[in-house]
Amino acid sequence: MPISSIAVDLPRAATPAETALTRRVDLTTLRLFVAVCDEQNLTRAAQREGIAASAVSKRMNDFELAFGVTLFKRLAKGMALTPAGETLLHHARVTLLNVEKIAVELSEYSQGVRGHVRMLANLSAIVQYLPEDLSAFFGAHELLRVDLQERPSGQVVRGIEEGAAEIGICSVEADSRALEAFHYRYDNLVVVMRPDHPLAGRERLLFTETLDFDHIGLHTASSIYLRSQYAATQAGKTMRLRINVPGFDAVCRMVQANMGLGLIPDRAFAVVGAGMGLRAIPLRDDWGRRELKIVVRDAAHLSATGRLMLDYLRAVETDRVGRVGSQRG
Amino acid sequence: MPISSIAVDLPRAATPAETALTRRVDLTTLRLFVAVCDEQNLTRAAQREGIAASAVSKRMNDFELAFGVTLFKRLAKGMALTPAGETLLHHARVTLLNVEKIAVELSEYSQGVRGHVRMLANLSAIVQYLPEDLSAFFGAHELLRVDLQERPSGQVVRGIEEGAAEIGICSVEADSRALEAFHYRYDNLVVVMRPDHPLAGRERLLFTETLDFDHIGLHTASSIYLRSQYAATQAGKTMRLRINVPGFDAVCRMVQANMGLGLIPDRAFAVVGAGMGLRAIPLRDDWGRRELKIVVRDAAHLSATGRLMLDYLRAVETDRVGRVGSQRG
DNA sequence: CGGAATGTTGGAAAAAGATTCCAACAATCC
DNA sequence: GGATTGTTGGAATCTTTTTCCAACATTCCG
Repeated sequence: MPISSIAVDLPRAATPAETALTRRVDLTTLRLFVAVCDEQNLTRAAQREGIAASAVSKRMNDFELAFGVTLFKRLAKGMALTPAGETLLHHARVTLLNVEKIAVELSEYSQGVRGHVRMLANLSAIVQYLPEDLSAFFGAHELLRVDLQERPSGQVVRGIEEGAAEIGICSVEADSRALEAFHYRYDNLVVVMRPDHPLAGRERLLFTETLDFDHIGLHTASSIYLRSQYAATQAGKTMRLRINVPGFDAVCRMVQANMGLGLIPDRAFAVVGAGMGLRAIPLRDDWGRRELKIVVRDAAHLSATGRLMLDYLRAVETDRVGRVGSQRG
Repeated sequence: MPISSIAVDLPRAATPAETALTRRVDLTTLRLFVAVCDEQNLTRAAQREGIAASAVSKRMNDFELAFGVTLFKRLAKGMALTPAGETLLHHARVTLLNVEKIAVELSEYSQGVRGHVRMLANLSAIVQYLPEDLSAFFGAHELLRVDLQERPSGQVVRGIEEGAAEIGICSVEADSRALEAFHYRYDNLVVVMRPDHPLAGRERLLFTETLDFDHIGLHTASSIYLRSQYAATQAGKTMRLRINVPGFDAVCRMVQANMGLGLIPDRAFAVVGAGMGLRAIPLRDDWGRRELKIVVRDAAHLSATGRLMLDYLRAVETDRVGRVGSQRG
């Protein structure tokens, strides 16, 4: 059955009638509605919001009338939500959260902040490179703010496409479709092990050489995990996984606890594995040398802050490592 | 450097002053603000919204005054956004989109809809199982609506944790932490054949190995059929189909009648193929052996619609194998 | 059973807030 | 330098919302 035939709410444009209804929503009503839901009691909700109970009652009734729905089952003991009420409650909560974010960010501006940029990045970038890159950026631009969220590479691309953020950082493997892409950093994988491991004496390793030993997997959606599974399959073997753990630090602790080998980026090892007495051996396979890229929807139309950040991130590796930097695509 | 020390906007509670400011935001102002940004011109924006220009001007100025920020650079030729304005524009857009969703969904209720449930699912589930499961669900509950979004398994878990949706479906591999998890589907497909078939001696099979023999297809809308067609195409071959039959039991009878190979879930074989003297060999391809699970935050506190959906999804595999399976496969 | 308690609703008057209209003003265009 | 385009300010008007108080419905409990 084709997916398009499922009777699911696909995002659709509002009809004219619904557009008109949109204007009958207001934030005070939403705030009061949430209060009533929280308190399950109109009177207490009114108290909490510092308003007369009858005003709240009127707002709720007018709203129900305007939309032609019942939000509450008026029970003897307080008010319980109908399904329509539950739906509204969810959307009301996220709407109010958004409004709060507006207030928070604008009051930052009123306190001197000069610009915001929203970013999405994958775990590798956030753990390895962004801490120092961003703090250096903030050193140069104290009055700018960054809103950074972690997502897997594929979701980073999706988020940038949808305009959820201006700048994304993800694996170069992720298909960035119509987005503009720039080189960010190379990312070298190392095999982490205890010094008493049979492989500990090696200078470099092929991944297949590690397949005779137990491995500690990263979380199953991570690109490192997926890529290494694929490499094992290509070699006609399977990884002997003792456990999957969610972060690079957890991998190192598992290695220390003698659970097996770990596979993480070298810079991550430098950050989280330092002082744990472990050995990190570079991988020789070419997929072990990964690349992170920066993606944006349209570099020419970034906000001033976004532009500044993009230029900074594109230059930072060259500055810091002395390696040739950026390219399109 | 620990991530927490990056000078990034971490989500934080609003201060009392910001809470007060929250009340100074209203949707009309936001709507007008977006209009002004779109038109880059206050007068045209006022026209578009059917209101006097001076009213718009006043709202914008009052807003700027209340938050102590400048949103526009008043240029001779229209109005251009400041960084604060850009930030507001982004949040205003998503807020208004949310409000529109409120209007759309509530007006569905006013037209008879009885319940909504928000779901997240990974691609595997959306492609393979949800089409048939949801359309069967809608057959039984015409007046319910589902809001379904696709995300990778890890993000499904995150979304359920954060309350973005009530019910999630993801790979059993994903760590569902504190969420409640229930079995949804086994994806363990077996190749069914007579004991005298050339492949009958094998322990496991790759799907491509079966493509040199005749197949018995399930009905053409079934996910197994679709998925196996897809796999054949990927391998650059086509399936040699002798017949398409409507249910798992019919497949087994055709196999018994020496019509070819069948491809059905192992659990289905256990129920309908038992005692038919057939051989069932597991498929080695990874699309042939996955398990999907259902995750919810707290099954005891689901909405009525969510509860119905959860119960339905939990029961559907068993039902289909034992009962519905014979009709719909 | 009946009165107190709890909680929701309705109406009129008062208060608050938003809109309009018009005039003023500032910066371009030609 | 006058016409044009576009934003802002003020006073009057209009709309919306709130408050206050009373009415009403249920449950609680002696």
